[in-house]
Amino acid sequence: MSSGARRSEEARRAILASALAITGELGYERASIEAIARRAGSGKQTIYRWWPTKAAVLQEAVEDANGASTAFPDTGEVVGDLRSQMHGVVAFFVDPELGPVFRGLIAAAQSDPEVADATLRSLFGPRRQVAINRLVAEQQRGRLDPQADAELLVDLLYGPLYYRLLVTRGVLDDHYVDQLVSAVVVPLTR
Amino acid sequence: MSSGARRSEEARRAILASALAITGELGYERASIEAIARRAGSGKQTIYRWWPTKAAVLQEAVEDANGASTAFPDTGEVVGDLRSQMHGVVAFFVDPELGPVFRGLIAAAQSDPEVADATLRSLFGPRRQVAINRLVAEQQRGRLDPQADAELLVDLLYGPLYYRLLVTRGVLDDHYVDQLVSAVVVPLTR
Amino acid sequence: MSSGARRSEEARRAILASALAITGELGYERASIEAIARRAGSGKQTIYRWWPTKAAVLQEAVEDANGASTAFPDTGEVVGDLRSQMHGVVAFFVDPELGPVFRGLIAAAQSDPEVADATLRSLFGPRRQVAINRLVAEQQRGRLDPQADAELLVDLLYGPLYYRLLVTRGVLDDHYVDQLVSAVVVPLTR
Amino acid sequence: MSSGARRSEEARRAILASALAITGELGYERASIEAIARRAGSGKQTIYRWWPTKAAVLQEAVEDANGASTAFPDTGEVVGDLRSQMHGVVAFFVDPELGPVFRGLIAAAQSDPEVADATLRSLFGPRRQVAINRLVAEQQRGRLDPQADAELLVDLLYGPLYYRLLVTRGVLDDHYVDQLVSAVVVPLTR
DNA sequence: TAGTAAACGAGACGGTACGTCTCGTCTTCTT
DNA sequence: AAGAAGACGAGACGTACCGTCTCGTTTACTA
Repeated sequence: MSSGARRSEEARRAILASALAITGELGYERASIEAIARRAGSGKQTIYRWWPTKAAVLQEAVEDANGASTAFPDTGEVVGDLRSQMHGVVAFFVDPELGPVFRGLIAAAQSDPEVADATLRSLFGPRRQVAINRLVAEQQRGRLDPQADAELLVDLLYGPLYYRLLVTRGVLDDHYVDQLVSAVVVPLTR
Repeated sequence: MSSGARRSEEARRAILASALAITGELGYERASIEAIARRAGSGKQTIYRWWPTKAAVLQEAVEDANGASTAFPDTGEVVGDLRSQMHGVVAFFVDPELGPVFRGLIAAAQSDPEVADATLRSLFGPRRQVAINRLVAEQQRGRLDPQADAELLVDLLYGPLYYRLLVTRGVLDDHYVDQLVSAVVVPLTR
Repeated sequence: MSSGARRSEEARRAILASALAITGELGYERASIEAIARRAGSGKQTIYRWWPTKAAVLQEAVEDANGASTAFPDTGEVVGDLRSQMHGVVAFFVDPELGPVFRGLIAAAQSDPEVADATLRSLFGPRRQVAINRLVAEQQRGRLDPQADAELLVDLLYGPLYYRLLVTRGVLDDHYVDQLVSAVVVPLTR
Repeated sequence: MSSGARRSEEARRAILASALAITGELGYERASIEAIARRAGSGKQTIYRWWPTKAAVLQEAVEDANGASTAFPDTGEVVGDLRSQMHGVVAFFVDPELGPVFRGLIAAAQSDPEVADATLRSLFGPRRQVAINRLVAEQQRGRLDPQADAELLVDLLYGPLYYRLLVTRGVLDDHYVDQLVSAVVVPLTR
């Protein structure tokens, strides 16, 4: 039924790799589509054909580099599991290639609602949602105070992470995560 | 000794007003210096003479529009005072002219360390610091659990605000602030 | 016995018709190979397989549309015969579909020597040559001044036609042809 | 009353020189505005600010290189004066830099009526007109057959020149001009 | 009351990147 | 094998802004 040349997986991979590398080196703003195409050895049109914006390229690059990261570990021990997931998030935030991409995508989202929707839907929302789900499940199992508002708890856990990443540029490490979890979740466990 | 014309206060005001208006209408990204100068009826050089970047113009515009906002109310009742200050922060975040400017400045800070330093120093840092100071003072007065880490507490209060502003675009209102304060600070008061 | 598909006469005809139509409508420059293929319902490769350039396509289209036009009428009366041939040339020049093609081919020839050679060889040269031949024959029969330079005479007859077509865009009709012939050839006849 | 920076004569000259050089080397078609700007060391916008099209740049370059050429010599001897003017025209046609420009402008005129109008008005028309004027004056002085149509005579003189330049690419030199003048004008002088 | 020097509006300049278009080639599937 | 379809690398198109640099003009201090 269909016919014609198919999308080149080779070109796709070269473009995503180039986009990540240039954003890591020069930052999101200075990573122009021209430069990404140049380094990838591709034509600009090949980028515009498959992605609407630079943000979309980088979002796909992150998803490719980080496929299964939405998984939430379940050892039966919620505090440890939360710490594990958040350690993973922090690892991405401080990754020298992915960190600038995350920060750039959030920056772009401030001026472009489509970027905001897309990144929230595919990058930031799912991680948040699995955490919420796990906390609710924990409440149903009677191991977490049922009075607590799970969404608020997750805001209290993730909010400070993004706050440090984007605003205060304070230390972001596993110890900080452990402090957060200890302050927010531990008092509510049974 | 010196002579010649002095800086025109009229031009300065026209430029700051134009910058705020255009950023409110078109967003931070599309608010070019050309457009700001055009609307202000000024030459581009007049902007470049007095400000190094678009971010610096907007930062000054915000400070002008919002001079005394660093003040932290002190009624002797810390929970209420915290709520008051945070209500003020939320009011700026949701202001139709200032909100986009805050978000734009944080976005610009992700690609430009000078913007990051300047905005943190003059806009975001001071509000954070007065809150920390007040919490420490409250601990010294014995009205707040002395074990608590005041910096962490402030992260728990402000982090979720920025998280909603920049990432999840969830509801940002006084009720949410009250929830935060109730969950984070109230359990530690004596 | 033979194997493989043969050249599709159907595709060839669709391409030549599309090329003529688009050149007539949009002019030579805007008649891109992409557009010709699109309108013909053919693939671009089918054009590139059989013709080296857009000019070659159009040249073949003109030849197809105008096969036997090199014929020079011979009624024994040279002045009338010249007029007849030149009326035919003018008819092509002012044809709404072929005129733009002629002008476009001459335009393309200015930047591409291969187009210049090919069009001169197959389109413009032969008409010129039969006229020269006839004039020489006429001299040999003693009906035309043998001192006259036949090539120069043909330049004097055709030059003004192309000059009006390409440069001055003055009136090009049978009356003008008759004036030319009367001024150039008639005084030399016996 | 007026204000602002003035047009840079230096940039203008660099652009015109670059345009002539590149057209001479690569031909009209391949002389892109990007390449002209690159070689001139100017920005593209500086070209687009002052000229609507590549053709307009080259037309001005020709006029600059060839300011007073519309002058028609008047020694009182019309045949010699015609030869002089036409020798000048031929000199431009065969100039290695200007020749390709003339041919390119005429080529562009075939697809763009504005180019056709502009070049006819400023480059090709005036030369034609002074020749017509001179022939008419000569008729009024009684030194040229008053029956002759001056416009037709000029077509007979110039037409073959353009015909050779654009179509047959035959020899274009002073001798050919002299033949033309001898065949067309001399028989009509008194 | 001049003279003078800096700030002003205006806008041209050399650049970079934008997103689109077409080129001529290459690849895939269909006939 | 030839064709329709269409992706690919390449690169020019014309536009928007960048930050710098003249231009006259206006303003306000100095002599």
